[in-house]
Amino acid sequence: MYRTRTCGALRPADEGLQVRLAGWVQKVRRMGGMTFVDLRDRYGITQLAFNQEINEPVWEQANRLGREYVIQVTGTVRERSSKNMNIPTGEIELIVSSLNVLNEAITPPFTIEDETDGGDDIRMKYRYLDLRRNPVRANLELRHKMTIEVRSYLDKQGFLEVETPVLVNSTPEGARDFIVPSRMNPGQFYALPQSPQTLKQLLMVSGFDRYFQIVKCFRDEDLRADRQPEFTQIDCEMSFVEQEDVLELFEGMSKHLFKAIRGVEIKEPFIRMSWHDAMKYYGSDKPDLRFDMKFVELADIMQGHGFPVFDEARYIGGICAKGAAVYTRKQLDALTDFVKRPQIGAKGMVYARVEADGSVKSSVDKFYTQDTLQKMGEAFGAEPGDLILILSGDDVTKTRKQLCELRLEMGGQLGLRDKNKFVCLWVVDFPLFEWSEEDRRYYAMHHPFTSPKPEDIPLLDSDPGAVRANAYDMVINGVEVGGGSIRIHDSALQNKMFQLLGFTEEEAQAQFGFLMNAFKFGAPPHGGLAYGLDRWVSLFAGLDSIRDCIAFPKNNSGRDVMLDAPTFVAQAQLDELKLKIEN
RNA sequence: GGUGUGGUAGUUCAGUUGGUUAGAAUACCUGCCUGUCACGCAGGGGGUCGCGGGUUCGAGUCCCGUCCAUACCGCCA
Repeated sequence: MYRTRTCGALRPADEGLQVRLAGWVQKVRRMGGMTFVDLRDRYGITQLAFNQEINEPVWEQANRLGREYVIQVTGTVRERSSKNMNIPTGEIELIVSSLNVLNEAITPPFTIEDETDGGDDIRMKYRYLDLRRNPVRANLELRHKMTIEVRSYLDKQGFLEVETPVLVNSTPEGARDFIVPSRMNPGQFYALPQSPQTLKQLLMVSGFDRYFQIVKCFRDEDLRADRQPEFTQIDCEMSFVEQEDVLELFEGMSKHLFKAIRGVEIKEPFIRMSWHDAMKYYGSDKPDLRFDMKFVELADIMQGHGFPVFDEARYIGGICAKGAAVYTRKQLDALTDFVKRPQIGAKGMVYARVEADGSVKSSVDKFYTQDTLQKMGEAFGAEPGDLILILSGDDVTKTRKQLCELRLEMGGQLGLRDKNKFVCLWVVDFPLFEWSEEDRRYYAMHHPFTSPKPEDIPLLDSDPGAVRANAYDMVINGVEVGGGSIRIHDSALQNKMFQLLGFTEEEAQAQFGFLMNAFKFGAPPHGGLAYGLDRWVSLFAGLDSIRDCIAFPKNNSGRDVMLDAPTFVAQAQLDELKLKIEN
């Protein structure tokens, strides 16, 4: 037997016990005639004590150990004379009677400690060493606990986990596909699923009225801190449900996860907000509602007073930052620079302070009377000590987006984006279509299988842009953690959708014929949603990037720097696939 | 595809106006040390300053190109 206990298990009550431990050498402290070794495994650290006077040969062995050596020791548990109350096993140590080096180790390129000296790059290259560190290991443990909780919760609700294929076919809508050449069908390709969307709908047709799957999905798009080319969804679908049924069930599951994983009890129902209001008041379809700072539109008050920038703008809107009137000119200039960065692209920023006496002092005082500025302040409900920040522009959507960035920045600066506070909401009533100016056509905002609201169906022909969908996103702290919709289950309506999206009948049949044919064989009304597991875990763990909760993530360019993937393949492999690489 | 930031010791970083032999911390190695737990003390080794070109008497430093990393924009139904 390699070990009888783990390195996190022993306590003073075990005094006198003979045990065998195995693990990695965290640290060797040589004091002269005495040597201490911290032995680490994933359960903790146990101090090993070696004394020259008591057992010289073993003491000599211990002095030759290096960092990350894998060793096995046998010894007796003893209460320490000087205790370390910073670690759980700090009251005991092991008096080692025999030591066996199972494997030596070269010096790791960074320290295997909670606060490592290694940067991201080197840690990713040696990810297997990075994973030895407590914080990274804890993230994977949290992820494990999440999936266990999800499976048990959904199982209790009667959901069935069904696996769907990874080799499917490419679809034109949505993200770029990863494609896989087929050797047995030269010139033809599989695609990896962006989500098991159509397959789970077919499972509904098959009568599996409650399905889920914890499943990898693939999208060949550029990466971000919260976006990986392969990521994990908790994918769910239900039959004989309306939107309200889906929201209720998954709100329940979310609350359960908060309780089980974070110990947070969320009693009140999730906030519901229409997509329209989210855009109007927060400039985003995933607003962070941990703080207020709602947009106030100012065109009525501020236009027609001779300030050309505002008079010519299509949209004037602002936010009110409570207590931020103390901001210095330097800080305000920095904020102006922030919104003028090319990524945000505002032309400038107008600000106004509410002074202690209630008067409003702005950067555009020469264009406005105090009376008008007072009216503006009232529109925000501003009080003495508050700071008002205003952006304007020609493009309503773009200016709102800029104001959204400014709002988030201010929320951050004022410490209102607390990682231990969670505000959950459902964004509902998404538009069914999104107009693409570039392609001069409508695209499905969610996906082409999303059903329109029944009362909006008449608008499909007259005003497609106004049609609302039975679609919903779950948003927590400004992160889209899940989304879904009630699907179309009628082949005629589905046909109409494809038509509106610019598919010819032949194209629709070729791409999605399997689905529309299936619907002719008795498709139940159905709908569902998919959660982003990686985002949930990073939210619960308070991470800045989902990479930190993925064992072996890809870097910014989609490379696995540890495996050095992707790679070129042998010519023979290409030949077999009838593929030719051009320079 | 675009914008910003960065690339100097194993690692994390500093490096002034272009000027002698490129530094610090940590890690590593050697010696001393019997209660350490960020041990301590003394000593030591360790660099193609991402790569290529240019300006200059002289480039880690200035210029051009390029590669890599990273955050964001585009993109992500």
